[in-house]
Amino acid sequence: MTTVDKALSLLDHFSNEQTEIGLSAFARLAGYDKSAVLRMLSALGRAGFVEQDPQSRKYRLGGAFLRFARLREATFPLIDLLRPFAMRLNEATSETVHISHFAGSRLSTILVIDSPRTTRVHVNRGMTLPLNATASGLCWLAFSAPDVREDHLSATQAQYQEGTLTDRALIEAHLEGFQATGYSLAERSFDSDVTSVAVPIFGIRGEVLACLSVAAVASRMTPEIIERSSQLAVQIAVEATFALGATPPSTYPGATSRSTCSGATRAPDLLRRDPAPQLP
Amino acid sequence: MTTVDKALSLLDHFSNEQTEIGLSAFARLAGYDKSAVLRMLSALGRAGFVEQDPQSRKYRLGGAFLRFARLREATFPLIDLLRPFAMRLNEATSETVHISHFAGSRLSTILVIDSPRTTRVHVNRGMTLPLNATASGLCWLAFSAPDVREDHLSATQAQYQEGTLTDRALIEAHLEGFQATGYSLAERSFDSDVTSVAVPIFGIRGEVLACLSVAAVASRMTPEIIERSSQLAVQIAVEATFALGATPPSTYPGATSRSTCSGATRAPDLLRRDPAPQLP
DNA sequence: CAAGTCGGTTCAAATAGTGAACCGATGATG
DNA sequence: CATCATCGGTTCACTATTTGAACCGACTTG
Repeated sequence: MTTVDKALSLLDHFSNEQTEIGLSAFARLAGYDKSAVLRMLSALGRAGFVEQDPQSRKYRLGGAFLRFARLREATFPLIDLLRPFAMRLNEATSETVHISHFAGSRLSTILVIDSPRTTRVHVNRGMTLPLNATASGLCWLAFSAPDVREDHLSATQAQYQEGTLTDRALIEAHLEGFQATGYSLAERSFDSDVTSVAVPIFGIRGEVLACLSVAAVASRMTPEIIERSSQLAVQIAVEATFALGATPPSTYPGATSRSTCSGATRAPDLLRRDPAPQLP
Repeated sequence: MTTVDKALSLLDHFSNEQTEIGLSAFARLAGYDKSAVLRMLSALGRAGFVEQDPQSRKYRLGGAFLRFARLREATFPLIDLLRPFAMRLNEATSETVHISHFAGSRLSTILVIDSPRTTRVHVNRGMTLPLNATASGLCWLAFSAPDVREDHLSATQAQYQEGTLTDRALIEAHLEGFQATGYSLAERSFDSDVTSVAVPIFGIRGEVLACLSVAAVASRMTPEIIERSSQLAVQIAVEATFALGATPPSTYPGATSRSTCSGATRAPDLLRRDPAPQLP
């Protein structure tokens, strides 16, 4: 583990619950020496990745992220590209649809389209999703490479509801089922009133780039509706994967036809787009 | 300069013009050894700050920025907080108003409100602004601490138009004028058809946190209009500074009254806001 | 006012970073 | 089609950076 790894890992301790962290608390959280943490935070601060409240002397995330996020979306407009697919699924199901994205060891929602119904699931954009308790998390685990999966399965799993999967063997059994059907299912396992299904959108390296998920009030999600919406979701996710210039792995159940699709599978202008999309 | 500094400085080589960079090009740009750059990029990659195109093997900014930018705006909702001030200035002047923010050694626009007129200045959100050629950049230089200013004045200044300030002594002369009046002015110096004025919004440490700027078609900007709109801009910027819980330095010309303002100068809920704003 | 925190500093010891040389692959050039 | 240059990436002796226990002064608390 390089020094840079350690420094960047410090940033992972910020969350919606913990937006400001003092030096000593940081050293304790990260398990590094105080002087080392100070040096790393100083470097992060010089680059604008953290800043310090002059009163409390605590550290918080810095302003540089605004610029880089914008530049990233200009480079690789993932959200813009996936939005129409999420909207289609939202229109077809009339349920809340969200897309989550795995980066920097966290799965977090990057796009939410609310259900039009009066009772609906609300998902906060930017929320970090637990891998063992949400359909998206389980989807990510199920379709990621074994070694990547292993890293996260070996950690202890938090329990949110009675039905949350916490036992490793049990999780793995479910994952195998999801691999066979092409979608994951989480019934009342993160929120007691929510059932959701999720499907993987693959990136160019064959990794799970994002998860497309339908989250509904649990009482509405009958087996038939689960079946119907997940079938549609699989189909849309495969299309989204192609739209990204990638192809689903041959093992993916949804990857039926279109394997004959030759030529320009690569979205030609994906990596070169000028006007930055709707970032702040 | 620590290793972390070097690693983070690599990210500064990405821009709207250069969204993907190969290993060797990176080493040349940054002036570090190839093997060192590779190690740093690997660390950045592990944290999701860069990712590699599997075809070209070039590196681009990673997806982790989406998450952190969102978290940052949840922690410190700068854009949301400043928007109403920019809108007021936009309504009063009917010209394009933008706010730029300095972080990680770049000044970039974070908020743009277009002029309603048929001929108007268009500013891309996220654009990096040259310090010597734009009103915002000159404003930032004029009201930043001398040592910070020094770092940027000692670099060579690019020329964009005939009237772009490139001579150091000339720039410094202008900065002194701006310090006296409280606002900066750039006439046809970045774009040949644009004249703009900018005023500083100060942060809690007394630093220039952001610049508020009016950009207009040059032919419309008569001396009287420049005078009127800059006066208003100064007033609004001072209010915005107070809204951020900060106070303008006593040397700032706009800091006339309100020095009696005691008590809750600090925006009480600034640092604790839940729902993430309109980031993607 | 003593004991515990805090953020930050110091410096010898330990560890990590460095860079020239090298590798195989790829692509342009005569 | 052989040559040369460049690409991304690896290796390893040398060296510079990172580390962490001890320490500091400033607050806070019982």
